[in-house]
Amino acid sequence: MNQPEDASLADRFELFLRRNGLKFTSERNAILREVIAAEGLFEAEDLLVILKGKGIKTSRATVYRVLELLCRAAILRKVCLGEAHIHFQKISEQPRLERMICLKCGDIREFQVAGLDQIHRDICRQNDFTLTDYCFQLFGFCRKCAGD
Amino acid sequence: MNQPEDASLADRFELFLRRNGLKFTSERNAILREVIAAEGLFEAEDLLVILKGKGIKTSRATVYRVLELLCRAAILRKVCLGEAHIHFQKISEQPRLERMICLKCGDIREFQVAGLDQIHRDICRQNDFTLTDYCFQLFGFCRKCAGD
DNA sequence: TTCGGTGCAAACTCTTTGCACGACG
DNA sequence: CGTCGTGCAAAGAGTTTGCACCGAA
Repeated sequence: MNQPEDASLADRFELFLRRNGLKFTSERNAILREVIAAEGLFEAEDLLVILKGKGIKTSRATVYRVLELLCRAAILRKVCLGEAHIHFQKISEQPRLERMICLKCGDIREFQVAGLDQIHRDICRQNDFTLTDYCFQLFGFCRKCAGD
Repeated sequence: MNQPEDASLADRFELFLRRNGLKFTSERNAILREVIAAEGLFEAEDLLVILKGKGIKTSRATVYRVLELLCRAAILRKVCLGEAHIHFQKISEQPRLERMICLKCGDIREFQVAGLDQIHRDICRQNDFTLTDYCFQLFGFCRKCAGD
């Protein structure tokens, strides 16, 4: 479960903090550790529950504050799934997966889109835009739910 | 400003209401009218302010309730712009535009993606998914803001 | 020693809901 | 007439913030 990229994420965070004159506290370390261990999507509350469950003392406020920092450090991405609250996801090196979300049962299925990068490059070049993140999601009905 | 599609939107809403045993009240009519007149993105609060400004008596609760109905009737789409609250947009027949959002100045620029429909079709066929809506957005920095 | 960080609780924003009254079909 | 719709105010969910104390650099 301990992948080579984990260390680089931790390094990236420390570097980010140092560059911005911020401190690497034990709370930030604990939250970073859980974020690295997280698979897929999670929300602030999930993280808080996990931390509490492990007996790590933190507050909701700190979790929100550190999640914001982790986004600024390009370690996490904010994900917007329809109308729900914000979800977070680790930004990893592996090929990125997009999502199709069933509006009826809420099922989320992931898929890869070949050539998406090229489309992005073209659009950004045409518009003089520097891409840092994107959102590609499909909404509709999965096989089970399509037949009402 | 009165386009041919406006009438069809109104018709679609009436049909939707009738089919679901719901009533076409004067409040729903007034909100529909403003929604049809709206250009681009707007939020619930915007709509409420416009209605109040025109001396139309409505409540926040009704606005939220009717916006939900208009989404179910496929007249509006919910749009999720990063971390903000929900925005709405009219679903029109004209070629759909996607958005690039500048994370620094908040500027939103629209563009059209050729071949996106085909990509959607392929993915949906492969996954047995019935598409009703999608999200394609780019986040980053516009020309002005890219140079920090 | 000095700022930045933390926890707590209260505040805030956006949205939803319970209820009694009003009105469309 | 029977529902469904409405307005109001209160409740809810998720998130942010003010403040006093704490701790990394």
